[in-house]
Amino acid sequence: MGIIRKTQSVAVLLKEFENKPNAISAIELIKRLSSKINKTTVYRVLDKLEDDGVLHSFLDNSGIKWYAKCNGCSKTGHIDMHPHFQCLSCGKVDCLSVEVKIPPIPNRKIEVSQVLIQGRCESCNV
Amino acid sequence: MGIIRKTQSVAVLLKEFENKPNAISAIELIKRLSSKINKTTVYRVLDKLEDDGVLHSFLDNSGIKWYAKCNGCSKTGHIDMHPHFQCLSCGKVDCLSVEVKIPPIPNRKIEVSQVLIQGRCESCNV
DNA sequence: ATATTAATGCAACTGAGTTGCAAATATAGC
DNA sequence: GCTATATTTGCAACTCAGTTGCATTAATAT
Repeated sequence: MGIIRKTQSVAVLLKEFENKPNAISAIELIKRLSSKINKTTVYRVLDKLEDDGVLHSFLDNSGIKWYAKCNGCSKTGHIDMHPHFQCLSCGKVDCLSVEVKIPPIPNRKIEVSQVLIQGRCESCNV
Repeated sequence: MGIIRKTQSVAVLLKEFENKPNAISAIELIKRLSSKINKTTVYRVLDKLEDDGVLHSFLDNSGIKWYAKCNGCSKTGHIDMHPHFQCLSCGKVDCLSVEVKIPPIPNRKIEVSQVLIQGRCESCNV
């Protein structure tokens, strides 16, 4: 079940993703918005925005959840299969626009796949 | 710091991975061995076996940790970049021997990358 | 056989994420 | 605009995988 009502919380959360290409962790959003929105609500709204195809989410190497704006995701399913890049130096996470080809696996039906790449980002790789 | 002494716990844990190609979750190991080894010890031994390049680990989509025997991993780093496959029907997780090509990313230095593929395994895909 | 040092068990903790429920607030119907 | 109804929210308490501190136990070196 996605977003039904246009509430304050939804507006505030959407604003965080406005004009920001990076992914943001749930934890970070909770910290940032702690004076405005309760953490339970942050999780719930993120969940709904994901259902609606506005955001997509993924876990990083330490098991924490990141959200980023969708590009071409639809309500019926997240169709984009872009990898995510996490900088091991500054911690920044973003969506890469390259495509990673998953080879067909004999006898298995692939439904979802996730690629997390870690290394040093443009700013830290100097 | 890896394994220094050949203890009972190490032997018991290694036995679990003997002749088993599948990955096993830390949780599952703790359950299976609860009468023999304390959970803290399970985590610590797994950690050390990973340091030694005997096992490698990865997180699944729900953030739980899986371990599998290494093939060609060395003490100086895990060199294999095989994807992991998790069956959404029976829950089984295993290492795939196919290679996933990560394209070079402009200006970024790739250090690690992880690919988790989810779907239906050979047994469940009928 | 003993001293030394690593490994273990236990209990208590951490921290991201979840749940139940009562209070607040958005929307639909008038 | 006002009210009824259903969704959202906040709060506190909880879950659960994984971690930490510390005293005890068990490998290894001498």
